[in-house]
Amino acid sequence: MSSPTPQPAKAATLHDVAREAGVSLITASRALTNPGLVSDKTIERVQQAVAATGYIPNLLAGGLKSRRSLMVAGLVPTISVPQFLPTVKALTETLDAAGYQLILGQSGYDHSREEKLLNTMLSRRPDGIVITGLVHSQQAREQLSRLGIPVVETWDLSDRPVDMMVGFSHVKVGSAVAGFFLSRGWQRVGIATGDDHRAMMRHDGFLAAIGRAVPTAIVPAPSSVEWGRRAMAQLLEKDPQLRAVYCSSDGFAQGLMIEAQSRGLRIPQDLAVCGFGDADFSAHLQPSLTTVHIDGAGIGRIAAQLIIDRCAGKTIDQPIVDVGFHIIERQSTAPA
Amino acid sequence: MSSPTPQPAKAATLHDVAREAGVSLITASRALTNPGLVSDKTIERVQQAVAATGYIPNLLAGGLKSRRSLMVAGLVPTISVPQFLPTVKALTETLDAAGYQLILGQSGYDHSREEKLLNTMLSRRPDGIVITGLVHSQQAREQLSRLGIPVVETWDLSDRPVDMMVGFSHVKVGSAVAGFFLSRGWQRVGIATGDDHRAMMRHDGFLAAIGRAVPTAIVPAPSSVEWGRRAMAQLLEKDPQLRAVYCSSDGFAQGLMIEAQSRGLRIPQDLAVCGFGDADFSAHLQPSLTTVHIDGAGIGRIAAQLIIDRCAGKTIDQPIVDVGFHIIERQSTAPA
DNA sequence: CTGTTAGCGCCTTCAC
DNA sequence: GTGAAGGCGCTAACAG
Repeated sequence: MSSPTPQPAKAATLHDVAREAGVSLITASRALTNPGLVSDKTIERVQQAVAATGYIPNLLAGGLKSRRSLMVAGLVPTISVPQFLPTVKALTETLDAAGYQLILGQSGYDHSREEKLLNTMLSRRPDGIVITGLVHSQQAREQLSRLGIPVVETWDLSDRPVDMMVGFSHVKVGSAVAGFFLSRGWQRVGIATGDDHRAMMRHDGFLAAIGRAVPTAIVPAPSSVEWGRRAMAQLLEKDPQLRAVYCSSDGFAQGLMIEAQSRGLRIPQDLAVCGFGDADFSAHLQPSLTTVHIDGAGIGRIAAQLIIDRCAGKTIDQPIVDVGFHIIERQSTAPA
Repeated sequence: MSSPTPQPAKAATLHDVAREAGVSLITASRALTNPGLVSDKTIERVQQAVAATGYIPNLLAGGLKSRRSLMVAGLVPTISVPQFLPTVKALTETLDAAGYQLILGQSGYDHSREEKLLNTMLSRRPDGIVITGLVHSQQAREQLSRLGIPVVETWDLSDRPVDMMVGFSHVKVGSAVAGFFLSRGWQRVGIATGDDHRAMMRHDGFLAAIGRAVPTAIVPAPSSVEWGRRAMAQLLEKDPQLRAVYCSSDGFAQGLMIEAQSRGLRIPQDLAVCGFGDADFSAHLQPSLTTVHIDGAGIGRIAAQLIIDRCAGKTIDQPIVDVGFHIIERQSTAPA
């Protein structure tokens, strides 16, 4: 009591709580984590002891024994692309509600970092892993399945999941947009895309549906408004008569529209534009932007639930979930 | 070898590595975390054993004894407001480079959740905490200082830090924008703002510098393009002759511009607009948006470094860092 | 419903 | 340079 040390008091442990409450260690433990096994009177005494001691559980210690860290690793290419934000948000919230915490990792758009980051994450012993995109490294794939930890690959689909998947087909998105352009009668079409794997899959689907090469501008991911302006300039150089262009993100599309408009082109009368992602601003641009809507929050919610269910020992009847997509037609692609 | 169990092989522990390498447990430990204490030959043997066993360190276990979790808790109001993204990104990257991992928490814009979230985070025994904004709850403040864990409050300044601070004065931002408007000779000014604490501080600074009440639109945080359109409508109802308006974010300002333009107002000739945050698109809007630039990435970097240094036992000579701000003048506030 | 025992995997402390 | 004990804080597995 008379200790003059200003240093932080050693944090209370469950031991202190148990002593304060006059019960054994394990009873205190159960009162907090499994109250069904303990009498109401005891629970109350323990809770009072918790308040009195200022006890904060140490999940690290508990996790060591129980082999449940209550953490889930989330890997995104980069946090600064708004596209994945609703997913990260829903992931965090759904996990939080179930007592799990998200630890965030940025893999960059470079696959070589993927393996290293994964190892860093694994050393935290997460109860699950949610990855934006597919796991590409074969070594990482094997390691993950060997470890047997729940993995959800998101924002894409393939027939070779590491474990579980929540996403949609980027190839189909590309061909759907191409089909939409063709249905409008637009033949002189172009594409502006970031160079990341998923955007390139959409690019491939677009080309396949068009059936021939088209003017293309490829920029380093993540694409941006600024890159959009440059991409538009490039495309108009390749074909000044371009009638419609598909862009790999809405911010990117906004940049193309700005550049086109600043060159006196009218959208959609002279040039139609379609984006991807349905950003919050897209409906409010002038003209409003036609885009492909993805339920990003849904992806996060479902991915989290898959992890939670798997950790709870439930069997997953549908380990691969296709959330689909749909084209939202707005003014930027209105018929002439 | 002939075990038919398809279940995950029990992950290798340091014990397995040591046996494989023919050294004791502790030598294996040192070879990995403190190679200076071990002979080169031993290090190599251990590293081979690591590769052979597929060993992944268990930081949970190590942290239990060493009392260093190598995790830092990061609290943001919500991940989905782009404003804090550069901070989160820089934070993640700087911490990662020093071997720390960020665990992300969303406190919402509701202070009551702050305490609960903080407790959840503390149960992971983070080595540091970075908070967006100030810690408001008195109980939380006391708890944090009692625990003695490094805390950085960011994106704001006050004279009563829990521990360390990296930010700038929102009141000064507000008065600077007001001063800028007045220097242009604009008297009929208005303000559109989200209702979060920091935006309201800017609001207060703005009003104080103007010296009287002005038409105001307050929307629930986080503000958005859509809220911007509504806010503009409200403001024009209050004063159809409004000459200049200050908005609490750039996306929000974009919404105001869109609404104003759709009503036939010319920006900046009829109405000038200033935003806050210098989003990536702001320079590219038509007209380009005048805004207040904050070095968000710098805040993240400095906050991470403060935590890292403190954990390394270094004394911090400057625990309160003012990163300042500056107004970026663009077309949306060009003089008549 | 409650308690005892025995670790989880690693690192600190002390010895050699 | 290396090793042997002991314990970080908690919880599974068994008793009673």
